[in-house]
Amino acid sequence: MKSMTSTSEKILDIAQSLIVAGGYNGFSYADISAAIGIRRASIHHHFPTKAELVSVLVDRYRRQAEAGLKSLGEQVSSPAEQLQSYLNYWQTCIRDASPPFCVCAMLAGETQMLPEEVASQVRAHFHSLASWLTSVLSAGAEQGLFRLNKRPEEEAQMLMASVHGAMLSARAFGDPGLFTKIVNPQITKLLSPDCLRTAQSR
Amino acid sequence: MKSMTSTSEKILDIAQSLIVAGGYNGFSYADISAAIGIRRASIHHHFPTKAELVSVLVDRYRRQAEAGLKSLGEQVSSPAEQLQSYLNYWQTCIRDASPPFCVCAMLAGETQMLPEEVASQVRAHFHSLASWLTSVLSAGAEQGLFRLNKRPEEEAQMLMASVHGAMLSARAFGDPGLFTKIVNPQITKLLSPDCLRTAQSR
DNA sequence: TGTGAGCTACCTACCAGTAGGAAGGTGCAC
DNA sequence: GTGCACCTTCCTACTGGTAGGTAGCTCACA
Repeated sequence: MKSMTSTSEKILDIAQSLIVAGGYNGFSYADISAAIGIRRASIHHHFPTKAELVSVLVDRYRRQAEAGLKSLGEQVSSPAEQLQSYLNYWQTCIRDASPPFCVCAMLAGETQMLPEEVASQVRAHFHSLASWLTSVLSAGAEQGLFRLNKRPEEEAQMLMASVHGAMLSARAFGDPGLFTKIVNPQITKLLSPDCLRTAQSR
Repeated sequence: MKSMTSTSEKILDIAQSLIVAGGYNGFSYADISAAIGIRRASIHHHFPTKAELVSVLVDRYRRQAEAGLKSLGEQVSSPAEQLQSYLNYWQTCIRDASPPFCVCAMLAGETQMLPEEVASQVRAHFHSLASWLTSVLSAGAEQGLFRLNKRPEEEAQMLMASVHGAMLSARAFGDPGLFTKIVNPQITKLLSPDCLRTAQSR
């Protein structure tokens, strides 16, 4: 356990930002090399192949995301606030000009030509995110906070699609604020009327 | 005016399917060459640079889409059915295993590293699609077919995001049918109650 | 005395793009 | 209708550059 961020993690950090910007084929070892100031061969020392690099990267991202969602469930009790906190994460990412885009959403579009090991991990992230949203939505529905028109799993899929589509639109229009404008109304629709009144009153 | 599909169009067709599969950096002139059986240099004769090839490609896609949406408005009168027909287009694409993905949605994720000429055209497609959806939604709202919670422009943005996000999810899960499962409820929510009853009765 | 991390130097394959020529068609002058 | 100029299309052959990946070394450090 090193105190400062290890080289491997620096590599992963850079690679992640590069993937978010241009996808799997949008970056090379040379790009990483230039960004952190070590030779290309040295990167191969840490990650023998590109497929392995990206595989480790997505695995790390996935664990970070899962840990984040889990701790979010422990700190915030209300399902409604949990949902809002999740969306706030992306909104602050956008505001800080840091990657306003999910690595897995980026890679999902390239599924067909991804190394199988990577593709399966992307799929796994989508699964865990969907099931987290499902559990939050169904918990909120039981507490009478949400009014769901469909089964929680379906509403979760719809919400997830909205989030990813909103990221895409924000990029296409070059307008980061568009993300919020698209996603916020989406969760407002889910809130049950009485919950809505209290939300509007603040 | 040639009767059979010209070589240029064959090139564009292949390139489009390759972009849909792997994005801007996910294909090369060599791939096209192998697919249609002419040499790489011959492709350069038709499209001197890759940026120009993709630019022409997106322009063609954009014109096709705009023409399709326009003729859709002339053949189908009801805004509700226009909307459904638009979604059916993607659903049949998915069923036929043909590109279940919008070229521009694919490229939108790569905006940051696209040649400017391409990026601006992707943006233009998003604009025209959003404004078409806006006009359909506001027309439907005036006729009492839709019950909109927000301004038509905002509802259009939300719907568009849902469509693109659903494409992403369908890919990530490797389940083409998921697209329909996500998108259909989204438009059902828009339908006003009385319109809903007639739709359910068939 | 290893072991991990970095290096130089190199490999093969592929990339986008260019130069220049062969084949075939079209239109025109005579 | 033969010859000629011109055009489009596609070709072979090549360029400079970059891709991912490997071999084998040095050096620090424990």
